[in-house]
Amino acid sequence: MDFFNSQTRKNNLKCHKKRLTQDQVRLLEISFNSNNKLDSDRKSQLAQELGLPPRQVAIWYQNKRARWKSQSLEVDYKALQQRLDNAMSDNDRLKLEVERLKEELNKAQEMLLAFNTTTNNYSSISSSCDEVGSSCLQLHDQSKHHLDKELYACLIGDEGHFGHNFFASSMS
Amino acid sequence: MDFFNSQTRKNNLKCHKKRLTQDQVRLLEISFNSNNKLDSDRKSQLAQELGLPPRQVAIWYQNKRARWKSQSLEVDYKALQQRLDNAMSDNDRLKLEVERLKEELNKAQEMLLAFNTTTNNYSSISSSCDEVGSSCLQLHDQSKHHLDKELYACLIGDEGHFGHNFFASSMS
DNA sequence: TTACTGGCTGTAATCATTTTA
DNA sequence: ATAAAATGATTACAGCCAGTA
Repeated sequence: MDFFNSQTRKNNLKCHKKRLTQDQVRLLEISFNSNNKLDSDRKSQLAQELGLPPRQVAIWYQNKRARWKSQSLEVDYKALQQRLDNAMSDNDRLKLEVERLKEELNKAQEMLLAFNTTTNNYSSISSSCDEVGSSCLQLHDQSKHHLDKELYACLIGDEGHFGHNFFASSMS
Repeated sequence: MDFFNSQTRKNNLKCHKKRLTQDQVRLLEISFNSNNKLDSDRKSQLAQELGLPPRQVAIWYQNKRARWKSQSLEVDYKALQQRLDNAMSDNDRLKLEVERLKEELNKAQEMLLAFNTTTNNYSSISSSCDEVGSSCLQLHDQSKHHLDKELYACLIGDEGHFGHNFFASSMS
């Protein structure tokens, strides 16, 4: 139709780009899979075997590399997606675990405080656990006189950071 | 050389593929960005404005869509990679948090056991905390008789699952 | 340095198959 | 159901760049 415009009239004489035969493609694929680069020896050899100009073989390799690259990008994309899914479900599990541990720790701390008050003849054991939980930091300063020396040491922990984290954990 | 082989004699006479001018590309890009599809009205109009055959405009759009697709795949890939990085660092933080909480919980449990043995006039308070920590599961069965009823209830927890997890947490 | 070789990217064009109006 | 348009896969080329003889 409009094949004879000023810009395109040159190539309407069909540049039939004949497709390669299946056999040719097959051989090229095999060769490519063993090595996606093409030294000139291999190029000549393949050109011979295929009945194609070496130039065309080189171009085929060129295009194949490009295709292969975008293909592998897609494969990588799917793999990455899988890894992300795994990481996210790990994340969910860990978050639940953290919540559970915080609850348990909270209970343990409440119990400790209860123990402490009872063993020191405090009548305030009935104070709600929630209040105690959120005022643990103060216990560090206010209640230590009432703890057995040995147990206090255990509460504070052997590591320097433990005493800090121990009471702060349920609020972060 | 062998440009006249049966398979390739056709296209060696240069099918000059002229590149479009910058202005032409610019206009095409603008048009494409507003709509990556091309109805025939727009095609004719663009062909007119560009001095190109409508056929070539259509081809440009087709190729552009293909390019755009693989480009956006790469963009998506990077975005996905970013999300994975974030998820993995979240993961690392959560794992540390879990470890920390387990340690604290372990210490709290050891303390509870120590408290329990002392308040029940046991002389075995000197038994090492490490041993106690790793035998918590047994405490559930063996020591419950020595815990105050109230405190035992707290240890076991109000929720059905708590009693189980409480002692198993430091070994999973 | 220069000139050559080969690879890569981007673009154009065609062909075959699928979708759609 | 069918002709046109979209799409996917190929073939081909030009321009740029790096290594190198």
